[in-house]
Amino acid sequence: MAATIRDVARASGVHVSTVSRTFSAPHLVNAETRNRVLAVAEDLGYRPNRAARALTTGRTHNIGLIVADISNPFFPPLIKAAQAQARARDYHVFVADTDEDPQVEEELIQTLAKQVDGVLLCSPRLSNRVIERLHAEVPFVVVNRRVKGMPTILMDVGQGARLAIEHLTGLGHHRIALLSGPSGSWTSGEMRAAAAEMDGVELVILGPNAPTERGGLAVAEEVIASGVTGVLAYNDLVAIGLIEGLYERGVRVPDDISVVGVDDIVAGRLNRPKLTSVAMPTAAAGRMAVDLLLQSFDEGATPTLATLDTHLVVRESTDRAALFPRG
Amino acid sequence: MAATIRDVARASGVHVSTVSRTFSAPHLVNAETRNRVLAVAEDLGYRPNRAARALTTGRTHNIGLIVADISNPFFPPLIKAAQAQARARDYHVFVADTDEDPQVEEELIQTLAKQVDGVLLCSPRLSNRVIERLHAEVPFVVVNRRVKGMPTILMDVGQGARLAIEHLTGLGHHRIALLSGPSGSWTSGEMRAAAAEMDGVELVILGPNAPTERGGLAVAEEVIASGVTGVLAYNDLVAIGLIEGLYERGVRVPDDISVVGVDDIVAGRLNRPKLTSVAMPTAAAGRMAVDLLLQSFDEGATPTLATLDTHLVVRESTDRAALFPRG
DNA sequence: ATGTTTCATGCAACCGGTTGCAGCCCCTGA
DNA sequence: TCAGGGGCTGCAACCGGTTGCATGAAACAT
Repeated sequence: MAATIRDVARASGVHVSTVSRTFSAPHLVNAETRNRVLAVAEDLGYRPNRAARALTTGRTHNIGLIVADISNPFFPPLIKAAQAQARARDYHVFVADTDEDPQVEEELIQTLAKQVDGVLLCSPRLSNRVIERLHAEVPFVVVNRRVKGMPTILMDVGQGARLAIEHLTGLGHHRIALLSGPSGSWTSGEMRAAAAEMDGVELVILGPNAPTERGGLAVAEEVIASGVTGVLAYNDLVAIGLIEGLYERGVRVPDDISVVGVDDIVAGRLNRPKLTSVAMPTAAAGRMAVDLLLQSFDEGATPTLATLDTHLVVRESTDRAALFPRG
Repeated sequence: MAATIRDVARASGVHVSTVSRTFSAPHLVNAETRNRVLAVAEDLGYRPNRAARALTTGRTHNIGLIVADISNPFFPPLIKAAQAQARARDYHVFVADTDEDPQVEEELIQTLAKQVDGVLLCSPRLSNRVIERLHAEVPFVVVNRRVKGMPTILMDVGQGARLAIEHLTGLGHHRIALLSGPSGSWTSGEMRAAAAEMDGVELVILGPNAPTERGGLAVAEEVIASGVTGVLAYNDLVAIGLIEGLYERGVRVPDDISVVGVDDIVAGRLNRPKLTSVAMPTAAAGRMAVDLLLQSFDEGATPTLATLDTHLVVRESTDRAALFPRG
């Protein structure tokens, strides 16, 4: 089938080690020899087998990227940024989706462990304990989850939640619902903690909810029953689903209830009403995650913790509370 | 570091080949020995290194899945279905994104070639010539592109385009714009060909357009200038962007112009107006793609061509043409 | 008691690369 | 003339597994 290093060696009359060096340490081989080998390799369509190389070097030059749900539009910008950054560093990214299933997540990490140099865990659903155990098999960078002793990238969603709630109270909303996410979600906990310590707010916690528009649709009834005038949803998908559900029940946004999402995904911008949302620095997180991971290979570097700021994008889904003076 | 097969062999007092067989051909080893080896392996946290195994067996049990743009919501259902199907067959899927760049696509295939047993090419942007050349290095299944001699899955988008146009003409639209996609897109060509041979339609072709809402936004001005009353967009994202662009210019959908998208993505269902769209059997395509690929490993099987039907989902973005009798 | 199977295991080569070490050649300087 | 050193290449072991073949023991048939 495909030409191997020995085919090239034979055809160019040198030893395999010389061919090997031609590709992995060119400065060690005479220019003339090198050119001959390269010509033969080109001719035979030879390409070094990265997997075989990894066997001796211990470096695959691949990194794994595990996300909970690839169809959640929150992830693609992060994935793309990570891929671009990795490519620039001569690495490749393999993406895998766990379907929000911790079991699958663990299995995936196990499989990936030997085929990549490190793994980016984005919004993992596994428990910290399991993550720490798996860490023995492969280096991690964790995104949106705090695990001690591991390089971590956090998006400051607590700050985002505060901004969102301040925005709502500023508009006269005082009874506010917080739609929480999946039970394993660190993000959800952060939002809840941040919201709980704010003054002048009657907080109603509803959930856990699936982090999808379906989750938002399903909770609409409860939101109405709770008598709130403002809602902070776990993410934009939930917010969009909720708005849809409210709409079906004759409750209008933002006239009757104001809704804030999180993530600032494209669909929110195209939604009607356009969604007010907490914007997450996903692309920056993707780039930084790759850099942190590569960095962790080189040195016995101490694990870094990076916290990235979020900000609020005000659009049309929030407005003054109904009983609040309009003028 | 991680335990190897030799560590296990030493600790359990057998030869490495026995350990190897314990995992890859258990029936060849005595039950008692097997249990002892398994216990030791468990104890040491040993897991077979799939990459090393692949070196001799030639089977990685991985498959690659290459898409043009992971942030296009058309792909995730396909990806998820492929992953689920692969898992059921004891295979794993690595996803990679080409950013719509043929150069990147080729490079990615080259890299993946040795690390997977086969590759699913979804809506590739490479030319058939290049695809055929690369086929020497790794088995393919091609989705939404016709390449001779290769297992192929097509979604019958020509039929979908006909359904959409019939729907529009039935509503009294006779001057219809077709917003084409990227220049390398097979899908786009099929739509165009199908549309061109329909009677009673004045077809205006606009494009190529980027297959994103941005692409739709950008072409809005041209659509208005063309004087059409009906539009068939390359996909839902383009349709959504177009509707947004028309809206900004005071043109209303479906009152002034009717718009049909393709793919039936979730965002289209949440859009206002809800999008009329040609639904693609993406999940079925993902499952079938995996099966076709695995099948192509086993036998010297002749490459199959599967064509999957599409159907039209009518929602709110299409209505009677303005001059068409309403009653 | 002997020949034949069957079962379980060990041996060693191999997959496609990498790399420390040794050896050769040639150039330099004393 | 010869020691020393640099540049280039070959040798062979190694990475972590798999597998065809040989071996040995036990079980069975004759």
